[in-house]
Amino acid sequence: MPRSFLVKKHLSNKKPDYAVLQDSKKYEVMTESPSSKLRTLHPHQTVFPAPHHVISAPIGSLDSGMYLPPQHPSVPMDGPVLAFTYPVTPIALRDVQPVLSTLEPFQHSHSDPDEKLTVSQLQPGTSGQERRDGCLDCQKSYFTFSSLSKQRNLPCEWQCQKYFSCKYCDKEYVSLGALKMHIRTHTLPCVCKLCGKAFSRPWLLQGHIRTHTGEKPFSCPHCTRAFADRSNLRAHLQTHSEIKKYQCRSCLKTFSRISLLSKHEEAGCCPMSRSLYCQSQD
DNA sequence: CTGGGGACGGGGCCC
DNA sequence: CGGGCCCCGTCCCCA
Repeated sequence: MPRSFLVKKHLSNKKPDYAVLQDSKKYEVMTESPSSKLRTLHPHQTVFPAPHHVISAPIGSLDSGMYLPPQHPSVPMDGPVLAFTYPVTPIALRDVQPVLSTLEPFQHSHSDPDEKLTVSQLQPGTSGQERRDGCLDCQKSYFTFSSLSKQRNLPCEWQCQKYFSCKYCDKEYVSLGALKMHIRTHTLPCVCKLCGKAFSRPWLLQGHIRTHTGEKPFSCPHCTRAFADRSNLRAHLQTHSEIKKYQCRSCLKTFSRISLLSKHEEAGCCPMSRSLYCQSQD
């Protein structure tokens, strides 16, 4: 599966208003009622806001903020889900643990596997009290999410793995570096001095600058053409290849690029079926 | 409608 | 952990 197919596009096919996004309050601790932010992602999956008094931490050198997971990929879609929705901090659950340990125990309830955790079932104990009777059924209390999740039989990854979400969109990453890289696509820190166009990464800016300078460092070995972009050279090389990678399942016509095949399909040759994808071995 | 070029996006990998 | 680069892709435009 091509990686880019996994990338969500902006529905409007337009870039978000980064100025507005940047100007928003990034890291404040939410204090509104948890129920006001409750939202449903799945018939059996509900995302809950962070306990409003629990977590706050400086972002440090991050480009922008992120928050704890709205959902975790290792959590079965039909299973119970415990998550946060607020742009709080880049803290994984195991990092939350010591923070929570200084706060209050969490309660849980015994319930059917399909039953969703609710705010009332996951609520902090009475402030300042050494409560050990957090569980509504077994009277156990849990000072950490880890302990609570073990009691709830949540997946190990959910208990242990770092997990970061972009505050600008729905994307989630298991590494902070990956998230910071992604956030650059929102903040666009690399600006062309010649035209002011902004890019997410320096090498994208370099490629753009070639459009100003006319530099074309990527030459075709089969003809005299040269390109400023390696990907464009690769696409060009397909024009020299006798083997077209993309074949229409209906008429067996072959194309050098999948975009051409897509156009062919959209034109009405075989609209009801995806065509063969003949991956070359070169 | 097709073929191809130009510009660019984004995740992963490597150092 | 960050930067550079690679790979795979899309979108737009034009002949």
